Amino acid sequence: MDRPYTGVIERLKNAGLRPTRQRLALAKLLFDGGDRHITAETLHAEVLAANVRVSLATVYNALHQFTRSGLLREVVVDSSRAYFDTNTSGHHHFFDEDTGDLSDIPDGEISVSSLPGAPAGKVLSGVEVVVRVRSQQ
Amino acid sequence: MDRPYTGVIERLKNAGLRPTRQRLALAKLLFDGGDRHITAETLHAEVLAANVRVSLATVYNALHQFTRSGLLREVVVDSSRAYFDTNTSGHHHFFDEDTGDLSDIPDGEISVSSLPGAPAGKVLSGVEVVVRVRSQQ
DNA sequence: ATATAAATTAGAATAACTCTAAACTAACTG
DNA sequence: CAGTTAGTTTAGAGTTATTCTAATTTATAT
Repeated sequence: MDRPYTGVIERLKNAGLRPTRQRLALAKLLFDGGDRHITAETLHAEVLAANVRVSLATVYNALHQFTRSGLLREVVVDSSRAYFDTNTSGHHHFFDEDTGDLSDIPDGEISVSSLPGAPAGKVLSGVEVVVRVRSQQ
Repeated sequence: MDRPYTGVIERLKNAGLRPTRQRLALAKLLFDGGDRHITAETLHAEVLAANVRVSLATVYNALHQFTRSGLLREVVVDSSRAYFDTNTSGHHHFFDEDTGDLSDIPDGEISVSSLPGAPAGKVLSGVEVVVRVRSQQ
């Protein structure tokens, strides 16, 4: 394509974010492929591998801004590291405790029934199912 | 009771752990009451408040040992802090993102149907549902 | 009582972020 | 376009939760 960034530029503008060199590179890696699960470190490594100099602080900033504006979703599966998912629609995950691999549970293979109401004075903000698996034994 | 530690001593011995002064104090706080949700910091504060000098490293060690031997369960709800639950039977949680409060979803108020099989070569190790709520608006 | 293996500890180290203040740049204005 | 400004990036310092290390202490077996 002649203008490989147009889609991503639009996406950032719609989110109210300036399409800077850094955000463009990150957004391209994140959104120009299928659904992805990443951490700050893996995304930083990828963007450097693509020869765009971006600081780790900017990766963190971008991940949070993208999440705030709904382009990403955070998935909490590990108490020592934050994972982000480019698929922001409601779905659930397998998490391999040995490898750290996060993957989608295909739609329809799981369902949560009879959701409880939020406790008094609270507002529901999300429901996450994590199916933990292990590689060995 | 005359021997307030007998129960807890047995519990530790059954888990293959020496009933040391520190582990006894921690186990008493954890198991001599109803179900509890704690973090290393909160448990450390409690044990010091009970006037037993225990280092934070020992609290971390004990939490992991207790978890390994099935006396505790880790609940992953926050990517920056580990929570532990004294109720090790299968149940799910509310997590208040504003206050950090973790609470049980009463049994029967939620259920996960049609569990997916683990991906090839993997073994299922747990299923966790976290219902996130917020305090404000 | 002793020996020994296990447990505890202070303090250093690490990992994953977050913050700060200075330098840079996108985008608006005339 | 040149100037202005507000938003963005960054290096490096700071923070927080947790783990590690090596020395000391303690529980238990003998």
